[in-house]
Amino acid sequence: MNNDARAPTLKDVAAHCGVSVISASRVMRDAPNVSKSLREKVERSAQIIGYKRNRIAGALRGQATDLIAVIVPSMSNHVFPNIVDGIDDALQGSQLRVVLGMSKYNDINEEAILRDMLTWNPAGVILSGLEHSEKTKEMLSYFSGPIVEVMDTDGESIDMAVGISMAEAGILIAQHLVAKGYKRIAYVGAWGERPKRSVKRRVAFEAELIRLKTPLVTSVILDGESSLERGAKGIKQLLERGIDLDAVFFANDDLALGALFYCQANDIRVPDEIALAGFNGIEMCQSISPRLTTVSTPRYEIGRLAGELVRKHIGRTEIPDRKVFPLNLELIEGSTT
Amino acid sequence: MNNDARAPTLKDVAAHCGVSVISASRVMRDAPNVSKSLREKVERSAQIIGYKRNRIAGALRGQATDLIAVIVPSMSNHVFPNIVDGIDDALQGSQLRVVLGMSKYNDINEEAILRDMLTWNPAGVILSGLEHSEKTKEMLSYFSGPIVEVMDTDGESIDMAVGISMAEAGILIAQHLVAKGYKRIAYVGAWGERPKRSVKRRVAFEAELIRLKTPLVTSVILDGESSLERGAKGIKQLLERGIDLDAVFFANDDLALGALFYCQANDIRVPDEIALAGFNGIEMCQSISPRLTTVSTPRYEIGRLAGELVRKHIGRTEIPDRKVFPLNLELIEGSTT
DNA sequence: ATCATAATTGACAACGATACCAATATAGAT
DNA sequence: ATCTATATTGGTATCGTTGTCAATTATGAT
Repeated sequence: MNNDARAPTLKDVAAHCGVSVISASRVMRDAPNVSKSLREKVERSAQIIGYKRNRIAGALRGQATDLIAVIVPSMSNHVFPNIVDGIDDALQGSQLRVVLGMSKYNDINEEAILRDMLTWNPAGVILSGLEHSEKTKEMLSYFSGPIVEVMDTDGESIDMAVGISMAEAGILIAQHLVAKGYKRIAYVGAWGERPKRSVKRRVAFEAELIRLKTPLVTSVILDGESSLERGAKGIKQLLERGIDLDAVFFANDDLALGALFYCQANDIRVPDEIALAGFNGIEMCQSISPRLTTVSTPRYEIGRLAGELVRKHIGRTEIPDRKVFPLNLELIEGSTT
Repeated sequence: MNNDARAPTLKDVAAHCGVSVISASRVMRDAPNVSKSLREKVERSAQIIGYKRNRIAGALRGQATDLIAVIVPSMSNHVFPNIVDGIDDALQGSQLRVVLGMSKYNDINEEAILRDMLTWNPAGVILSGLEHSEKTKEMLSYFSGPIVEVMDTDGESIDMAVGISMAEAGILIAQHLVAKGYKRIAYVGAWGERPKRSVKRRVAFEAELIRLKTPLVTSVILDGESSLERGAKGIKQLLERGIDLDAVFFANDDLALGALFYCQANDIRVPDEIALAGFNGIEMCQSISPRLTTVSTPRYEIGRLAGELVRKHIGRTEIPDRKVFPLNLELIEGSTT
């Protein structure tokens, strides 16, 4: 609030204790080759005159910042907050900081945010998904720090990728439903199938169903972002078509839960009349009854590993050779299938 | 990845089109008093040689950055992701960017993160809650940009505060429960009552119950972060005490929903045997059946307003006189009371 | 055509920290 | 005591941009 005069600089600290500016600098950033007495002197002076580091200046000279640009589609869902939590935890104890941007599931927004963030000379970049605009890819090809794409490992990564195989997820659910004896299977997606990775999941799901001689009967792709309400709408639309169905796979748990609640409210027995399966494994799935069958995705771990990879690359310690890190999926069998 | 030679600077742009560096600078940052021809020349050159602004350098000279330091407790809950979404939306179209830190509900972490973030000379600061360490307050007293504390408006704010009255929330629920005829009321909290604002809510709740001649019968404060599971544990503990109860107020919806599911699984009729009420109004409350009675908090709007305030202060346009902005709470009457 | 005013452009010096290299002090070996 | 190797300190230039003020050019009024 009050900001009388200007903030003290290294020069002031140095003058205060009669050493050179560069020595003060070394103390402040824990550089090697500093005697104990010098360190104490400088630290005391800094303390007294209330010196605060100015990273901007340091970054200009040193060329690199301690900022990690993280671009996710949105925070208002169950996936990305967990990823961001994981990233931040992995960065704990380092000087690295997350600079966050939200693309609203739009490649052009992503591009604009990235362009802006690159002007800060970040030390690393974390994006979501493997699909980006051409411009985005071009900008990143000139970027010299580590780049991690999170969530999806089915495809070409720019640098590193940490996530899960969307195809595997689709296959897992397909196999589960068929093994359980369901024969008339439908699919419900949302948001015009954004992001792209949900398409990969659906396509693999459909292909596996065909392989298992139980082809998909029908599907609904809703408009707008996934929500419980939209899941209810999805199952309603599906049932109103009058097609004989015995199981539905939803693009995510929010949709599936919404459908489950719809069924409960309308006395449609799950799974006797219709079986429901979701995707993500959010906490809610396990707590409600009946428990929802779903594929759980290690969201926090994805973020955590992404953060660790960035950190290791920046520290240049034990840089792994691998570029793609698919983490394990787990089918959680509830009572809705 | 490849970063051959160094990135082109303003000097390179200027040299390329034969103007002075400062003129190129003016074009790049849309400064006034630039002729159309100059603008075109410079923009074309910048385009050709692939010039990218270096905000670090600009920030060093200009003293202020376009970074907004945002410190929240955690992303893995239903409150803060919405707030961050709101902040980011409010900042859309400006150059301002969110730099995120997570305190894990710990004042000392908050202090350390803030100390680190201030070295980046942010243009504004957004914190959660009104309770901070002394050091934190001291650091902020020297900070010259806007400071917004989000979530809670019951108390002294450092600069501005946007949120809700925790006391009002407690009172609303107390009045509702009493009006509904409940007489033997209990409370369940978690996380050792972190953050502090949950205490304010509980205290106001208890005080109002006393005023209404229906004092709180008992309460349980659980360890660890709120979750569905812990809510189930809470109601279980409460019921096992064998005390006669007819309603329970939970510190948040996660706990309340967990309790609801526990009751459903154990054939405890809600609200006949016991009524349940939560706090926050997460989407799930309205979709399950029975719908959960709760107080809905305008989380996105809080973030949005906080972002707008910061933006206005930085732009020095229409700075509002008000310092505290309590937003409206809404009691959502479900079927669990 | 002349002058006053406004619009446009440029020169220079910062902003604060750190990389690089040189100078000095200290310790250890003989 | 002398010399070498090492640890510690200091001086200077520089990172890329922009604020300030001065110089130049265009515009309009008389």
